[in-house]
Amino acid sequence: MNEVAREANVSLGTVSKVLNGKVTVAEELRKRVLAACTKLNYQRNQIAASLRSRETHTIGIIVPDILNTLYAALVEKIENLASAAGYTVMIVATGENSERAQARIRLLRERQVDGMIVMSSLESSELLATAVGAGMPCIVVDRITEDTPFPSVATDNVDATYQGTKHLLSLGHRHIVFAVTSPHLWNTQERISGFEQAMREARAKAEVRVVGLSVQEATISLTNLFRSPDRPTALFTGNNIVTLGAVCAQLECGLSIPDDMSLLSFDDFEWLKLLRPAVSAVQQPADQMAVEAWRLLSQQIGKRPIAVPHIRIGAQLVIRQSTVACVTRGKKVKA
Amino acid sequence: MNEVAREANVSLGTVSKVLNGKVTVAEELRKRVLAACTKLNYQRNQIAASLRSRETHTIGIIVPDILNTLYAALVEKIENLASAAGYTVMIVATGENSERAQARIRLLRERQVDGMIVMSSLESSELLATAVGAGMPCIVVDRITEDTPFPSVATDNVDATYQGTKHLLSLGHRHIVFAVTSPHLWNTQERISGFEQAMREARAKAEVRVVGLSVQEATISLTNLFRSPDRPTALFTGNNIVTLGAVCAQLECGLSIPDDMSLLSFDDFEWLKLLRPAVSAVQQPADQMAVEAWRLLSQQIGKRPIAVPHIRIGAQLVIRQSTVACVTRGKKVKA
DNA sequence: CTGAAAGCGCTTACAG
DNA sequence: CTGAAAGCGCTTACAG
Repeated sequence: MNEVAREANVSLGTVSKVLNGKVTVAEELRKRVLAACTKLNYQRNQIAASLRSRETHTIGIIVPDILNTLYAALVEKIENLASAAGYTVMIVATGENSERAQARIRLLRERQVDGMIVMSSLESSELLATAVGAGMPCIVVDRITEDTPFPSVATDNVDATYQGTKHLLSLGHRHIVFAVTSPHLWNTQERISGFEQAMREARAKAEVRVVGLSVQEATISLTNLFRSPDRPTALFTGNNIVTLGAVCAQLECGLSIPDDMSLLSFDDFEWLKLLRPAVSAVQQPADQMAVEAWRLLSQQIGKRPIAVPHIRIGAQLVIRQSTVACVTRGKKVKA
Repeated sequence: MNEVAREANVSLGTVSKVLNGKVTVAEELRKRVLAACTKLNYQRNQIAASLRSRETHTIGIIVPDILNTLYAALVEKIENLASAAGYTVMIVATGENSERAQARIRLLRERQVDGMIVMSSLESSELLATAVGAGMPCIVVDRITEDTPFPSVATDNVDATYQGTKHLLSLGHRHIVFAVTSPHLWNTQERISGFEQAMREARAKAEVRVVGLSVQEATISLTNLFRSPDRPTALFTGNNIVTLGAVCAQLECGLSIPDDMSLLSFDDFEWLKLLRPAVSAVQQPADQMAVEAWRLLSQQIGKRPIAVPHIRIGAQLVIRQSTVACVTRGKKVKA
């Protein structure tokens, strides 16, 4: 920048003013500066700018796993929105590990990101609050907690599973298992409660099965379930990981869907409609969640007030081929 | 840091030395500094450190699309490797847009990343070289070019399609279509050439079909192909986008795989083995590619010499249910 | 081994 | 509108 100033015969400050375009600079000088920039092929050092101006135009996204289809979709969309607004995203993957998440969040803080979007869960809200630190704009997405200290965006989980369960009940199913990975997570608890509520209203017994954290574990657990005499007539998965496990397990057992059992997936993704039978799903509104998350974060960064800090978006039930009327003793039960 | 120095009754420089752990500092002072840090809950400002030390411990990854399963797998793995080494990754998505890619690369450069891994393609190698700029460590992955100015990592594309085609030929197929998205990309050209070579050796006519860039376009193009009287007995897709399109198109046409047509996918991913029939695939070595890419980038950042700058890794053919012996006029042809 | 001082490349009040 | 100067929070030769 010094060189540019010399080349254009203006002061350092003027170059800065031209490049930032905030203050008005005489057309004459502007042109000289711009010419000097192209002549010298000047590239601004954003690190120096950030140090002084105290904004990095960088945000951090903290996810458990990029390969999880929900998080991949959210990251993709947020990156688009952020980069359109001139922000660059730093992404960190934490696994389901609270300490890693804390360490990574601290790292992003040291890197002076302007804000964070957190989808990983820490053991407690206080832990999250201290890791993020005071004054750091931060939005929690999906992995909300009961007492989130930050604005949050999530699916209306209770309603989503309630509607999904209602769908299965309307098909005559009474023996439904809801299979989840992390029963301690607040969003899972919400999903369970929506399921239980619908089952209670139908006076049916709500059965929740914890199937482990990975696809492999879920496959094993569900294989056992499918082979047991106590197999339900319908399985409702708690997220896309469990859905994957369920499809694997079903193939392993030679179970026929939907003849032997109906399957409803929480989370929808491209391949679900290409399977045969195509799998019915409760579709989380990933795009809208991303939009809202970015909107809230922008507002926080801009120190604008946030009217509604906790946003819940409705899910959509997509009925395909895997959920059909319940069959008992070889006969279809009327819905 | 100033406050820490005052609290610990040492100089600013000493605090820096303790925190960086490079220079030896008397145990006595070390303890005082560390105590002061925890007492004040000190968080270092990496931006300031970066400005002075000229290293940000940040790398940039440039991908066309995070949702593409190959890039998602590569990003996930590279993020793991980089963060284990103390680096944070900035990720930018460019679509198939050369100008966007250039702009984003410039941005990363202004943000002073220590290195870049580029998976997006620019119109030419020179354009890439100027965007990245002199002295910037940079590794090209997957989207290699004939005259890459940077070290590169990619699948051995020629061999991969050669082996895949051989597999189809060995099943008696003579009428095989290889369907691709971007025939102008060098990696696609390699894949085409492996296909053509195998077909030439078998004295069969090599037919390449360009199906557009998106899954939607591919679906339409392949639906037309499947409905034409000229439908091949086997389809070999050029990447995971085309595979998706092929599965969609097949469902739309009510085409039965593998009875009516065999299907071989370039790129493998979880769902392929869950489809029925499970889809045979040429599996790109994503994990190894990530490892090699990170290794090369580390070497460049560390200014260590690179012995083999262009790395090619063999693909693996995974035979499942979608590729079977060719059927002509209702009879299976002996392989 | 420790400290005082310079400086990384910008932005930003402050005069003029 | 323009420029000179201070300063963002660190690291890094350089003395001592």
